[in-house]
Parts: sequence; structure tokens; C-alpha cells
Amino acid sequence: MKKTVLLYGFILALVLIGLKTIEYKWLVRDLGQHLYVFLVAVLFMLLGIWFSYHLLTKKHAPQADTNEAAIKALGLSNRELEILNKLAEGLTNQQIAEVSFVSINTVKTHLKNAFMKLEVNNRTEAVNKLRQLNIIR
Amino acid sequence: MKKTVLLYGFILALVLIGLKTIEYKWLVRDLGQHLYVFLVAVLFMLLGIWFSYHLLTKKHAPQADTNEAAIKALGLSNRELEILNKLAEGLTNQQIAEVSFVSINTVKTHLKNAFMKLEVNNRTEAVNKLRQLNIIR
DNA sequence: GAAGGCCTCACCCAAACGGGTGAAATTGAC
DNA sequence: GTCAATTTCACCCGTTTGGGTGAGGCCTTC
Repeated sequence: MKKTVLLYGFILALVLIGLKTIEYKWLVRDLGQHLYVFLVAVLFMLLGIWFSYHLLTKKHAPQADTNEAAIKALGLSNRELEILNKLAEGLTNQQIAEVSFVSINTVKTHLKNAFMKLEVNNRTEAVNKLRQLNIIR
Repeated sequence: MKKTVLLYGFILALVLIGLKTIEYKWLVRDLGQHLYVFLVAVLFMLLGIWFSYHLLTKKHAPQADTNEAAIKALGLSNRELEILNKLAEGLTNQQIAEVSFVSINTVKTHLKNAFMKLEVNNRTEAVNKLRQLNIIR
């Protein structure tokens, strides 16, 4: 992030240098001050658009982090999270048991505990809550 | 998010001020015009940021349109969509029946047909598919 | 008016789910 | 070494869900 800010600052400096060059070598004398100001305005507006575009598009893709804070606040264990992730994919308890190499009873126990911690009553609510808390997807 | 954009805008402004200060110390000349151009630049850059922020945040949140094309391609009826939306909120069949003023059997029929059209086998899969198709949320 | 889609409802059945209790083995922390 | 948490599994119970068949009423299109 620090690198990003530095990059923008650097680009800004380049733009300023370019403007200075234009100002002193061509435009001011030949075309007048108004056009110069206009160019500055356009240039910086484009810069602003480009700038916030890059910022926003980067901010909109932080799905990798799996909100650790919320997980700890809820007290969800690792195994419970694994099971919940498979649940969110739409697997049945039996399928979860198979891919996790445990019995279906174990899956049910984990889900019972997880539902209690999440304060939900069924899997759809659970998925909604996890999504809302940015724990999945 | 807005706060973040403002923060970076502020940082950029600071960078600009710093650059300008440096410029004034070394290249002091027509002070009035420089200040004017500087203000124009800042103003239009902020304008650009504001502009694209509003554009992008609207583009990134198109949850209102409920992908009509996908709905038609799947052949989902209005009633089926209503029921599916309530399902996605985590309601049970019984609860959906109550808020929709129909019997639970009707809810089940709609869901059976909807599941067939969506090619899914349970509600979690259905919610995933609807989300993936941008039909809900 | 026949055909097809939509909405409604009923009945049945098997599977899945949710919730409760209990308990053993393992692990990590104190 | 003890305590707490985690992970594993079992059994039971009632409810929910998914899926199948059938059917009546309504509306639009042909």
C-alpha cells in the first residue's frame, strides 16, 4: 500500500514536470494562459479518475483474507470452519463427511456447535451470516 | 470506502503542497498564476476522484437489476422467484408459506420446480447458483 | 375450444437435517 | 500433571426437506 502511494506520487511528479516543460517551451507563449489552465484541469481530472479507479478496483477484491477477527470473536474452531466451508458449497452432511474422512455424526456435531456459535438455525442462515461477516466468499 | 478515498485524496493534496513548496523555493516566479493553476489542478483532480468513485461504486453494486436474461433462460416464473428469494434469506418452507399466504405444499411445489430449472438438489446449491447468476443479492 | 403455462393444493415416502445427551482420545496451556 | 478446548463418534428424537404423482382453476395463445 505504501508502495502504491509512492507510485502515485511519482506519477504526479512526472505529470508536473511535463506540465512545466509544456508551460515554458511551447504553450504559454504561443497559445496563452487559458488553454494551459484548461489542459491542467483535464489532465488532473483524468489523473483523479485513473487514481481512484485503481484504488477502488483493488479495494473491491479483498476476498482472500477470511476475516480472522470475526472468526475469533465467534470462537469457531478450525475444523468447524472447514465443515462450514464445505456446507457453503452446497454439500450435504453425508458428502461433507466423505470428503473430510470423518463420520456423518462428527459432521453433525461440528455443525451443531457452529450453528450455536453463529446463532443460526439452518444452513442457509449460516451461509448468509458467514458471507455477511466476510468469512466466506 | 469513502473515507479511504478521501484519505488518499488528502495524501495526494499533501504531496502536491509539498511539490509546490519545493517549486516555490527554487522556481519562484509568477506566484499568482502558479497558485491559480495549482488550485485548478487540485479541484479537478478531486472532481475526477469524486466522479469515478460514484461511477465505480454504482457499477460494483448492481444488485437491483436481478439479471432478467438469466431468469428467462432458466424459465423461472414470478412466484418461483419470490419463493426463492425468501429461501435465500434463510426461511424454512413453513415460514415462506406463512409470509406468502399459501400452504406449505405450494411452497414445496414451487421449490421442486425451481430446483429442477436451476439443476440443483438442495437450497444451499440453489442460493449459490442464484448468486452466481446475479439473480439475487 | 384446445393446449400450454402458471398457481394452487393434497398425499405419500425416504432421506436429510437440527438438536439433545453422552463420552473417549488428543492436544495445548497453565 | 491438570484443566480446557478440540476432535471424534454414537444414539435418539422429531422436524424438515426433496421428490414423485395427481389434480383443479385460471389465463393466454393459437
